[in-house]
Amino acid sequence: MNDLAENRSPSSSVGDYLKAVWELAVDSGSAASTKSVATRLSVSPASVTNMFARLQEMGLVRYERYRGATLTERGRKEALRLVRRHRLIETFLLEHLGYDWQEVHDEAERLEHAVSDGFTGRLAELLGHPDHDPHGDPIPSAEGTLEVDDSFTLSQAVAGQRLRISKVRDEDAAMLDYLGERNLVPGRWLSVREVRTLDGVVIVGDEEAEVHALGEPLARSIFVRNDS
Amino acid sequence: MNDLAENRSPSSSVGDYLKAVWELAVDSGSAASTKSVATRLSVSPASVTNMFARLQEMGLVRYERYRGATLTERGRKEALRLVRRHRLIETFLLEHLGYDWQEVHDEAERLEHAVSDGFTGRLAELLGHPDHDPHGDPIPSAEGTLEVDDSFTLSQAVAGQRLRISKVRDEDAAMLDYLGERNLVPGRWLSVREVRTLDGVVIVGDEEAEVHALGEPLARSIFVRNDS
DNA sequence: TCTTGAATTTAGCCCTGGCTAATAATCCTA
DNA sequence: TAGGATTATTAGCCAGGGCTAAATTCAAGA
Repeated sequence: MNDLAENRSPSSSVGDYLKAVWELAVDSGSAASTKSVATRLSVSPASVTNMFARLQEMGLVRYERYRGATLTERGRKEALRLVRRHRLIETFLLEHLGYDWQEVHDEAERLEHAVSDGFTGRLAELLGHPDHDPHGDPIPSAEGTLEVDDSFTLSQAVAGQRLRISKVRDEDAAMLDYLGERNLVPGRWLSVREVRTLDGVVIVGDEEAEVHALGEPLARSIFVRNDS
Repeated sequence: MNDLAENRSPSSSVGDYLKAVWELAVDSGSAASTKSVATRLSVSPASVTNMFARLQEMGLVRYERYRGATLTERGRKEALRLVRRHRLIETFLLEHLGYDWQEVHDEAERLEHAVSDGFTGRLAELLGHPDHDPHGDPIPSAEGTLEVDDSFTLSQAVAGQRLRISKVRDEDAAMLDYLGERNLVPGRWLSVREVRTLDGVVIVGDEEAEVHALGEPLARSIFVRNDS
């Protein structure tokens, strides 16, 4: 029994769960809850419980009933492998196939499960080994290391700061669309005019002296950094 | 019941069966037998019987017990869609990612199930709408039409003929390897010196006046045409 | 026509990964 | 600290796609 437990490349479902746990851990710091993963993957909580148990069997997560799951080292490696593929593919779709900003996510989501490491390597080469994808997210190295991220959202900025957009959330196509049109993309500089605690609106000026009033959801989708 | 019977994009397994039936029909002219499909997909005959019944349900094949399956119009369309993807992807891997002749098949086999029609279209554009893949196989149009093929294998050639290689079988990497090294690739001209019925060996001369003695398996893997 | 071996199908089972409904923990708040 | 509300888990079910073993059909030669 358990003959093949150790070395098979995970199914695409397993990969999706690992990525979800990884992403949730990144911006919560703690274990991924059943519900959060269920929501993210549009799946019932019961399915998540079930999968957590199986991932544990496979040695990909540590899981404690009622307490959520965290990735093991192997799980993290696997998740990063997928993230790397995803971000490289997004870059390719945008730069070589003429996709728009908003379209790349879904296509990459499917492709990342189908490509081999060999493909990934050659793609990275074709693209000139980029270290960030089009949304500004860092691309993990083939060895599984990832740049530390000291960026924060515009909501957390302070009036008067001069900041550079480091990345934007890539989950909502409509927002990407809006931001893309106004050229609020990674690399651009912003000066923060006002951060209104009252309603969460952030007012910024951009490089062309355009002024943008951004509601809380948008402000939370734009990540910035002090310099670099 | 049968709520979703009509418009869902087939799973990758279903696609593999459709392609197998299509390929077998192409070079046998008649219905695909359970065994032939089982062999081609490395699957048990029982699984094939099972799938034939389901494909019939889905309206993708006509199936009669003990008699094999043939594609319906819808099944053929679907199969050609996959073939088109497969051949475009192979072309891309070779031309843009530096893959070798022998490597492209397996990678394409996985990718063809993950890409969208949109991707396929843009890829075709990037490649300049090629009409043949690197092995010489014609690429079906987006509308599902396919060039008629009047080529035949070297085994069926006659001494004295001057022929052009139209395509080579892409299933066996070792053979592709061998042929690639000797530059016996689509587009090259050959003159047939001898076709020995005794042992199936075919002797040909190529454009550089090199002479090749090809055993039956190799001779059957090389397709040629009179002119064009 | 009968026999027999190959091809096929049937029966019954397995695993993955979904789901709902019912039950149990946990947490938060009065 | 005791409920409720929320979150998780369990139990039991389903469909897709595999498999093996046993039974059946077909076809071909004696």
